[in-house]
Amino acid sequence: MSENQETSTKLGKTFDCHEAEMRIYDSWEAKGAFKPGRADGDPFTIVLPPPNVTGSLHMGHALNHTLQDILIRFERMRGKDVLWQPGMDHAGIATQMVVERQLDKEGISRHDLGRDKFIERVWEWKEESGGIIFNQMRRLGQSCDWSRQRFTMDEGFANGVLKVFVELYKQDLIYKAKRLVNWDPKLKTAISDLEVEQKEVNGHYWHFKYPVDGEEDRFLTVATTRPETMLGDVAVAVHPEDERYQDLIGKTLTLPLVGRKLIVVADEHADPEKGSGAVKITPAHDFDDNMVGKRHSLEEINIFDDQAHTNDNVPEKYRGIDRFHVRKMVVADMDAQGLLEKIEDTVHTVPYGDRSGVVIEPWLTDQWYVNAEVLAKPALEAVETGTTKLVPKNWEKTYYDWMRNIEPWCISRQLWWGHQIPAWYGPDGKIFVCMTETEAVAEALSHYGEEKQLTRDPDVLDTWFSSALWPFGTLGWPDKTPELGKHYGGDVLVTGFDIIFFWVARMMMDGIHFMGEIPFHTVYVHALVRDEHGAKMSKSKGNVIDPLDLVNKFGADALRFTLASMEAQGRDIKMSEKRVEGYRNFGTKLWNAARFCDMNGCFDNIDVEFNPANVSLAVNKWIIGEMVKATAEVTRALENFHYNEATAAIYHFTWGTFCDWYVELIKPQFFGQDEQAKAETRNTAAWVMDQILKSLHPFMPFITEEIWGSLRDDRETDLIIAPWPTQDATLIDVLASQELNWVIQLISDIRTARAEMNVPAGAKLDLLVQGASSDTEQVLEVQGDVIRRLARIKNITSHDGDAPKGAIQVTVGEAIYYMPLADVIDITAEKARLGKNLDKLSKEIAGISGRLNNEKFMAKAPKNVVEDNRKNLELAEQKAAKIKEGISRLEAMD
RNA sequence: GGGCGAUUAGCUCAGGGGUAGAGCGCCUCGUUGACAUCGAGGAGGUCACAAGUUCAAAUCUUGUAUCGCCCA
Repeated sequence: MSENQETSTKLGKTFDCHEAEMRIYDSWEAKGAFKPGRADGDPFTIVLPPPNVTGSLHMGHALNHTLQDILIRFERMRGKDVLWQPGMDHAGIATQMVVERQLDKEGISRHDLGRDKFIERVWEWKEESGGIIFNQMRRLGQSCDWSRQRFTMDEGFANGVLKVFVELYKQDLIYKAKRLVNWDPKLKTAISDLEVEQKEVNGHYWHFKYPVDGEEDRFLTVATTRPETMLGDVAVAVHPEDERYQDLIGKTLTLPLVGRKLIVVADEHADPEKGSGAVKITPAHDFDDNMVGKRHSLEEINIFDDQAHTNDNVPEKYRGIDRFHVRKMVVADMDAQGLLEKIEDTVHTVPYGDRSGVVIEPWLTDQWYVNAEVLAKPALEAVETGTTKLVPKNWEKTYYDWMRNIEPWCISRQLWWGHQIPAWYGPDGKIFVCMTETEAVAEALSHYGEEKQLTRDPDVLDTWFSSALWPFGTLGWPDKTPELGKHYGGDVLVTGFDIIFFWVARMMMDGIHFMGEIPFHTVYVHALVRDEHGAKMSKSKGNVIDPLDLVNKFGADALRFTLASMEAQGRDIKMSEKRVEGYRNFGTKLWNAARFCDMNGCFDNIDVEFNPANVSLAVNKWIIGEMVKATAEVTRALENFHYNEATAAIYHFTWGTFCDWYVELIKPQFFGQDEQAKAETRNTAAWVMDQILKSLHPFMPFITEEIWGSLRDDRETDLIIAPWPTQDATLIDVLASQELNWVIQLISDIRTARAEMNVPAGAKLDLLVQGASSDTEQVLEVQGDVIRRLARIKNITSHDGDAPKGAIQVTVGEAIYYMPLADVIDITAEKARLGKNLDKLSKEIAGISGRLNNEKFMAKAPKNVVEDNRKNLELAEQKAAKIKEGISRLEAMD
């Protein structure tokens, strides 16, 4: 092949994602493409769920971020003033553990360093190693405004966190109380429900006999999975309607080993079906028992210290011992006294700390609480009234269930790394909650009338407490910044369902409370990414797929497109590398289509006046119409968060319509001499290519930007801010669409017949047309070149009279198309082929006529359905008749 | 125990009252002037089961089975 001018191209053989991705990304960033500030655009705002400062990008992030970036790029191209606000949270426990582990290697503890020095070390660690995830996000192509990135511990943001605390306190919405919390005895801090993992484990039910006071030899048997807690028992509960124990209610028992008197209370918590029906009550060490205790005003006896060793509230023998060892001692001693009735095997759930891996202890401590019930009310209403919508809608039920049964929110943590609670205590325990120590001192002075020593509460706030103000804190609140004015009251929050309670609900609460307005009108809840067998990815299972490995292997575009295409609402995603590979291939296909257009001069001497409404050739009218349909579908799908439908629409148009048909259909023109037609087609191809690049850009930003920039050097803007393509329905031409669909049908049918009859792919056949209408003849004339080329036909001629000898036949519409073979055809094979076609048609005809002969169908089915059936029947019968003719013709030849 | 969801081609999954779809895999053919990371063609499914509603059910209802996830 000679390298002439016609075959030169500005594009290389394939898209080199390794070379291009970071170059393109840096160029966008350098040009400020990610920044908001389009004065003429409506705001469109998304806050990035802040990843953990210790974190690195996993598949869940990749999905979550891709879905956001698609929306962001889509709306940016639609002309909105787009802000995608990135940042990180400080991850109290996780970060503190990372740094403590470092210290451990140096042989020191945080206590050796002291609080201030330790926090300095955390900051040092953060500067060096924190936030690697941001660079990983860049590799995904995320168009966040990095210049605005926030960290929950940054001074400004932290100030906002304290302000929220102080204000809520002054409004009596934050208080201090002694309640049961999930206590981690290893980390020695309260943790949230989210950080507790319920695990099913094999355990035992120990049945203990408690002697009834005043009745010799009478015992009440209780069963427990945690014998050691009996040292803190204060009562035994039985069901109020349990006939066995009516006489015992109100009486007392003596707690073995301890000697304490236990009261027998009637409470529905006791399940008559379970064990003996009597249950021991330890209000200080069990959440259910605590409720029972509250109902019956029982004493709460705390038997553990902060590392779950027994304290002085137990008999001397058992003091200062680890909980699991105490368990053994209690069981042995009960047994020795003949009070151990039996031991049963059981499977029960045990709470484990997800960071420490140790069993969590319900423990009574002084903690700070938010009165979440009050804050939840308007947040609940916002969803009930539809001001904020959850998509898919079924998550609203989950949200309601939680919000309607909301518990006080424990916000204090016994850590050093975090926002230290702005509460100071006077010598008498009087609390002063202020923004600064200076203010606290001043308040104390006016309270006491003299200067007193104040001590600050050593605890810090739950990380979620700070991320709850993410939607406004990141915009500069409490300062009234212009960004806050324009971008608060954001648009969409994209998140996984696992943090609806811990984060979404709390942002709703704080947002409405402090800003008087919801933080977002839509919460899009997406799926979980699983491995290809459907198992949750986890480090311990070793089935984690690193998204960056896939980026390295197939490019960011391919990974993004895969994630979007698998994001169907309400279903989990099973990640498979094959799929990513397939979409990498799709990128290559697009690349080559662009090369083809370029080689044929589509991007030289561009007609800047080109108007797709004015094209004259049917093939061009058709592809323009199909393009508009595809773009409209992408747009509609994205507006409704149907990511999989959006990707399917652009994929099928690009590959199945543009590459498979349009490019093939226009080749005769490009290789022919009609310069006027060629010019129109070049312009059309260039126009369509631009529309494809635009429609595809939110999903595959890199390759589309690279093609966009390479093909022409007169682009007004980068693709990232180019206007979203037209969806002007008047560009859809019905006649052109019919004509091209007919051409495609004819070519496909001929190809099928050839392949089934084993006609060599290279052989060119004649096409004899019988019974064509004048319309069809005209189309055959106009489209003759492409039909000959794509169906491998030598000549197209009309044919009258008897069927030609030794020919295979296809039927499209009203005409029959014969293709005589040079050699005698295999009559048996052709008969079998036609017979198979006829079978199919017969089934269809039977089905349709059955319906049309059904009176009820005719009476009740909508008119258009009946009409469609009639039309289909007619077409099928017409075709069947022609095939029958063909079969009998062949039979006559036998 | 309660709630949510799933069950559709060999695999992974879309679809959602009016003739069953995609990608991958498989089979046949093909180096036709964008592309073998490709092209042309093909095989393959009583849409888990049962009953009901309907002119019409893969789709709606109810129940059953199996499997997930969340909560207690």
